[in-house]
Amino acid sequence: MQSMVFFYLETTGLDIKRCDIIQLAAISGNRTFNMYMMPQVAIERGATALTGFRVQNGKLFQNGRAMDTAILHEALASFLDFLWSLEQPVLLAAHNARRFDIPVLDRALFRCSLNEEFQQLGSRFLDTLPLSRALHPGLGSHSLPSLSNHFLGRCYNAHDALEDVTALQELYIWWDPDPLDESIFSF
DNA sequence: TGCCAGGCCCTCTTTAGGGCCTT
Repeated sequence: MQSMVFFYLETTGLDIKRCDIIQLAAISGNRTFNMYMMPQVAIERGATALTGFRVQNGKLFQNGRAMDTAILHEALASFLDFLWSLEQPVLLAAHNARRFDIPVLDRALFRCSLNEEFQQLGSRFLDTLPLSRALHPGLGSHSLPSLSNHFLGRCYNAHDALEDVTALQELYIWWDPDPLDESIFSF
């Protein structure tokens, strides 16, 4: 029996070759993971506007509240510990995972020389964005807030990684996709 | 000063362009 893990990143921007991870959150059943990291590159203005993250005097703030941060290596090592603590194998799911979350996470793992340890997990990935488009082709928008609003009937605090993964897990449970559909969008 | 990515998908397409999705 595999563990389904929904994960999300808040980053300094959209350029996957340059951005740093600020927040990494994951949820599997009722087990959650959530850590904040001090970015090494400037947070783009647009990212601050959306996420509320700002660095001031060497400290990370979210919407004016000082956050406890770890260095990137510590946070990623803790994330790997979290994944190892789950029933194996692990299926890691994120919204637009293939184009955004996975390349950003890959690059961060490589920078911290943790990529080989991550590969030992043998995790597979699932991108819920193309899955959503395949399951619900008539929908105008497949952004996570739109999907949450449409299927769960509520808005939530988008652009906080823990809120995002919680919504994504609820959405996935609601969808209850056919295992075949799930496998088509896994890699 | 002002702006800053990128790859997939769709269509009024394929000798292209624009919208979507992520921060």
